[in-house]
Amino acid sequence: MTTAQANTDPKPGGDGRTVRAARKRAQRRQTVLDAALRVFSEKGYHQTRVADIIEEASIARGTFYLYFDSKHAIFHELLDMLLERVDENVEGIDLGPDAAPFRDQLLEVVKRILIAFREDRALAKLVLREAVGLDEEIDEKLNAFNAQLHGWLTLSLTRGQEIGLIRPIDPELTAWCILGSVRQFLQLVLDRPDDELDLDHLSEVILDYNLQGVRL
Amino acid sequence: MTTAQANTDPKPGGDGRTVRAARKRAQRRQTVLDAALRVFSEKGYHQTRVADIIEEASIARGTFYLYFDSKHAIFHELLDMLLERVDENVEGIDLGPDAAPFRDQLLEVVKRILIAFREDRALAKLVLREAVGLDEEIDEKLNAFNAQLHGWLTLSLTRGQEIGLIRPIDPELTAWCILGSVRQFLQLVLDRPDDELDLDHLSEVILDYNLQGVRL
Amino acid sequence: MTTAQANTDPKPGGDGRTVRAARKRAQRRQTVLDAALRVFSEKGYHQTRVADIIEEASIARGTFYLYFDSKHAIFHELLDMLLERVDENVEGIDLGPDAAPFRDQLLEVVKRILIAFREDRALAKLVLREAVGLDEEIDEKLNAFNAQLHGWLTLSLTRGQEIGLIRPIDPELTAWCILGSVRQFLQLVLDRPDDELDLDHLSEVILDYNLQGVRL
Amino acid sequence: MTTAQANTDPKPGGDGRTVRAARKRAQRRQTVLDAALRVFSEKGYHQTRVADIIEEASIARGTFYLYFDSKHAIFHELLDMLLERVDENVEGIDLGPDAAPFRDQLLEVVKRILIAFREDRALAKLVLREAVGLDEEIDEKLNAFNAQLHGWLTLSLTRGQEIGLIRPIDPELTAWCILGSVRQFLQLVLDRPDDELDLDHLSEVILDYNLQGVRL
DNA sequence: CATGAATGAGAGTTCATTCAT
DNA sequence: AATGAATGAACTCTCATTCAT
Repeated sequence: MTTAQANTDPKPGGDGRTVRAARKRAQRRQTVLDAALRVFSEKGYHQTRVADIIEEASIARGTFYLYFDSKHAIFHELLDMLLERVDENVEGIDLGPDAAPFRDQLLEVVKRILIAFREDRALAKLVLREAVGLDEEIDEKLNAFNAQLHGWLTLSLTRGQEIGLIRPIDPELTAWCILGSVRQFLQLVLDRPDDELDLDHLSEVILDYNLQGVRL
Repeated sequence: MTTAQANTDPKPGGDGRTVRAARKRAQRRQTVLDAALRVFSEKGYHQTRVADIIEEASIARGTFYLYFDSKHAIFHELLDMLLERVDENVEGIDLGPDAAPFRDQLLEVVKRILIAFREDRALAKLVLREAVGLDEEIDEKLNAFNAQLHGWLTLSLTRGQEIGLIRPIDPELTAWCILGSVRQFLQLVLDRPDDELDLDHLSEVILDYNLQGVRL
Repeated sequence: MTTAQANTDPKPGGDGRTVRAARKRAQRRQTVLDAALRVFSEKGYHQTRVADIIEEASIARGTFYLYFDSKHAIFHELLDMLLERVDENVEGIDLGPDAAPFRDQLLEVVKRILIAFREDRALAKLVLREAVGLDEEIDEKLNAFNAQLHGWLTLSLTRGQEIGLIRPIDPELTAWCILGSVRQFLQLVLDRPDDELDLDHLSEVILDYNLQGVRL
Repeated sequence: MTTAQANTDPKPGGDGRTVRAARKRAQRRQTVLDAALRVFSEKGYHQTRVADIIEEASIARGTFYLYFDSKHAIFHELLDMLLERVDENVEGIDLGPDAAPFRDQLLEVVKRILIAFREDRALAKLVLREAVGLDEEIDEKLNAFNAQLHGWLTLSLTRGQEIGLIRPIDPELTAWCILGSVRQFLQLVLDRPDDELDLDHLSEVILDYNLQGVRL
């Protein structure tokens, strides 16, 4: 296999021409990525032909393979994009002992997850619907991603228990419950026509529900 | 195309021969369905070739199309099987005012959902992983199925509020939360090697968590 | 890769139908082989498209892959056919001490090589022109094949020296010379329009030349 | 298509600048030819991509087409180079009645053929392996080339007969035999790792064998 | 009813060549 | 003159489905 390097970085030693070329190249790459995201999220991975992507991106067949090794590869890249984005959002939360009040922290985690997905419905659809069951590598990525979110929630709950705000419930299982709620909400959102939803409010609802339970 | 009727019913005018033939026919059908379920749940829909199914079922290529219209059709039928089964389980719950105590009712709903899936991991995998994003018809079926479960949970919560056991929380959103928790747990279960899990206990945990919340 | 078994043997347990089917299958296989041989020898390996073969054989695209794993594979099989045929012809020669007179033996070796190629010009063209430089596996096959012929010639020459009919010349090098002559003649024959050539006579000429040298 | 002139000659009206440019141009051409020869002889014509050549020559894609019309064209040019070189070597032999002794003349022809090939194994590999069966034009060139060598050998043999040194053998057929021997030896040499072979000695062997025959 | 050989549309990918910069 | 991104025709191979036996 000739490795069509998915290289975005401009080569070093850049005179003006090289830099400009590299920028144009990166732009083109992004154009294709965007186009691919659109068709993938609309038709699904298997229903999408490379022909669909290149048509959407208005490029020639060969050009596609200039920027990506395969249909498989561009999908992986799109997937990585979202997962990374969510990671970045969640990473920033300070869970130290002197940080913000516990409830606010937990709220922050949930909210950021929702925000990361709302920013791009198409990418979210990719993660929640199209990437499921595609291949083992993807499954592992998704599992790792879920595990990451689960980890943050678990940590938050544990901290909450340490400072006496959370009752002696299994933090792990509970974290999965919360995550499940969030994912279910995301699916709902995806199926709704508009993003008229106030995710801030939704986060509140989820958290309130999770913290209070439903019992009177 | 509907030439190959997926007909299980014995033809009318049943002398013994016809009846026996019909029974054999039904058995054969079931054999193929079982085989298809095995390979679908193991390899996923797209990775499964008709060749895999007929090999697993030990039938000839043509025979497959004698019983099912297409690869697509047999998958739909399998999907219907599970959804129906869950429906049956959930349908039976008495939510009338004089029925069992509220908490037990809700517990019953959750437990039956879990049980329905546990009975056949393969079918569950189909619903939760392979059926996602296959085509619009399937998506609608899954949505309808989820809506059904959601409906029962909502109803239970509403009843609970009527008899003063549930605080004034939005029953619909809360029902989605519970359903999300359940689905997340199912996914966990699927990824674990054994069904050593005690679903009775799990149901308790989920419900307890949902009812109590996590707050001390 | 799904191994499309290049199976010619009828499956065991043959009732009449199975046997007949197997025979038909073998016939079809042969039809495709013949067609492939024609186009390969006419247009060369690389200029031949699978489309050419299936057109020549009057079969569908898929049918080709029912009988052969790839374009590569069918070429290998054709190549093996000729090499085996030559092997068979040459193998039968008795080089024992009490065998036929030496000159007749050597003549026999040369003649049989020529005959094996004459029997099918197309196959010969394959070996001498198209198979060269295709891939390493093929190159090894051809080298082994040449080595085989060379071995027989060397053995004959050695025997000739033992019984005092051959002067003390290096048998190995000389065998290569003879083989080179033969191959050159074969190439000539291939380039000529007709097989009007009397290979018996040609063998005589080659051998006479090789034995006598050109010096007066 | 002949747009990209494979022009080596400096343009007329040569001031210093033009001459210098032309020289540089010729050098560049040669660089590419050398690179192409290396990869062609190593990987074979079909396994060689234009990408391989330009990488080996360290030039840009477009530059290649500035100097050569096509991959096809550069191969033809390389082929011509060797054939011309052999021609030059062989042309110089004086076959006149007052020339060197006959045996020496014949030896000279053979030796020069070998030398021409030894000078560049890569070129030899091209002629003997890669050029075979590529296209009709090439085949004709190779045939013409062989015919040329054959002609010289035939002429030498005829002269030899005229001066009573060669027995009344068919000069044409015999010339093919000799040529075949030589080609076989060349092939052997190519397959050996080193050019440790003493071609002078080899020429002697071939000729001695051809002149003497093998008979005691 | 059962079979499995035959079908052919359609997929992803390659690579020699062009052309705007 | 030199570049290298862009092109798109052409390739091999797959696999759901059909149909003669």
